[in-house]
Amino acid sequence: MVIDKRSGVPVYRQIAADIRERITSGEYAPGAQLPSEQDLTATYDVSRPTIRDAVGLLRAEGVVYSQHGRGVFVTPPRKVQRLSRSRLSKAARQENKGAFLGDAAAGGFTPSTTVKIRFEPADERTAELLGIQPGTEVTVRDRVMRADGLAVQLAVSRLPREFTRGTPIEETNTGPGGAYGRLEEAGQEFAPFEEIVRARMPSPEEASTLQLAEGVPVLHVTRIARNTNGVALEVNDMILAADRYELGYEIRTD
Amino acid sequence: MVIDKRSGVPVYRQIAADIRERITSGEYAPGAQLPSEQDLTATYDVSRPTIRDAVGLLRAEGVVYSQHGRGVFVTPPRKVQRLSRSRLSKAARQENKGAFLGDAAAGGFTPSTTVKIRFEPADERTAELLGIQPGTEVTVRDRVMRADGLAVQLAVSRLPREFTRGTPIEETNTGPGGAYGRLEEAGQEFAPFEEIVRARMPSPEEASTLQLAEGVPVLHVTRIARNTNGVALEVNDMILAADRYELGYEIRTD
DNA sequence: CACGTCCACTCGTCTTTACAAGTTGAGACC
DNA sequence: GGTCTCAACTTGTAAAGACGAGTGGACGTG
Repeated sequence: MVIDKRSGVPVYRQIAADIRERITSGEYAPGAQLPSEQDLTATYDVSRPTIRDAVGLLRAEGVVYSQHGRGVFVTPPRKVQRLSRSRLSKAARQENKGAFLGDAAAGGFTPSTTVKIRFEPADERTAELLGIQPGTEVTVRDRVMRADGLAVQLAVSRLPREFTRGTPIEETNTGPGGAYGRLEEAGQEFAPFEEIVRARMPSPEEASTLQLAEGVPVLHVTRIARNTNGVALEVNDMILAADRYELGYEIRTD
Repeated sequence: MVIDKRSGVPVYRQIAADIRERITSGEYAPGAQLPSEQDLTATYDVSRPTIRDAVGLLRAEGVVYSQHGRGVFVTPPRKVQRLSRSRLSKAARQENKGAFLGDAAAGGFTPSTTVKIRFEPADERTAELLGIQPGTEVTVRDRVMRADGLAVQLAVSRLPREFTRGTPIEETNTGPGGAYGRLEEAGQEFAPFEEIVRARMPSPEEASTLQLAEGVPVLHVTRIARNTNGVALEVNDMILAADRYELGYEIRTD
């Protein structure tokens, strides 16, 4: 084999590199099953924990995934969905019922959403982002978006309650055009949105609700909506599975 | 202890959850050292491999990191740098020497860059993105950006060679305003840039050159620059450490 | 007091062994 | 032919032991 036990490089890393190489070279095709751990101990002449360490590395990289009782498989490339953020335009909003439902129509899946509404005092971060005093009451819309029953996106939206009182924003169903539509009806005029994009590994809760495979990070998008006076109306934190979504932005050069 | 060996939940996950809880509760402060594996085997009354499985989980989540011979430590929150993409505007370009150098001035670190230039036939993906025939010669600018000596960003930029021939874009130093400045001098007028943002776990090479800790994903940004006729001039793939960068976008609603 | 050695402590790697739990197909049975 | 059981696979979890290697402080020596 290609393994040199006296090279200083840990054996399990050498094995991982070898398997990774066989995957990229096509010897192990996407979706194909790897040899069993038993077989691998034989071919590399090491113990099973060492094999498991090697496979564990590849799993953490998202290169393979394993199924209890079945085997280890090469992660096939995911068909990712592009979220074009320019669709947040006023025109698009008037056509669609909401951002997610618009995506569903484009992506060809059956959407469903669970919404939980609550009211709470603004924490430090929320206050900072909304430019209000900590403790000010905010309306929180906590949403789980599902595509064909599978949770694919989490979103928590916070608005100072003064902007939502007496509007359908405090209801489960905000009506056509979503919360933004209601804010516009109330006379608000939107300044350009600001979006901040981060990536990190999911928390265990996120991993289970989004049913993430090991080695799959999440995209964390924070959107801040302001009116033309610079007053923040909403801060929306979205969590997306990175193997299912990519974000498209347009940057004007003028 | 809080560990129930007959609960069905694997012991190492219970331990990981307990430690994670103690971290979020503040019992183990950011940067603080965890008890040694030896101590943990005693407090939880399990074997060392089980403890290592638990700590390995937390490491994969990026919650803790370990140093050989020293101990395991709670990952302190990183001070992340905001990359405001609107800075790609023409005006900003005329002021700054280049995007990265502008960031350096804002971030207060000493920047350095290594550039490798090569020419190669366009592969499938590049041709698709640039809207050219596969095999067409492209100029490749392969850059490693460093902040205070530490590699923080990788960028590979590809341009159809017809746009770069005879210009400083084929040199290491492109001059003031960067490659975009040269293209404008050649009479190109830019349409809005398109950027596609993805996140994934790093390849081993990326992890080592960017010196990424375990459990840190990378942001993969693909920028496509087109002229006002819709002809693609450049496709730029950037790899950023997700614990050091966040991306800021502005979305116009008009 | 300064320096260097050494030792104790840390995590990293690897082996051997055992059992549990999920999956699948062969083969017996109805 | 259809169904059920079971055995033989798979990976998951856990233990105990051993040695290696990096770190840093105690301690002795000069």
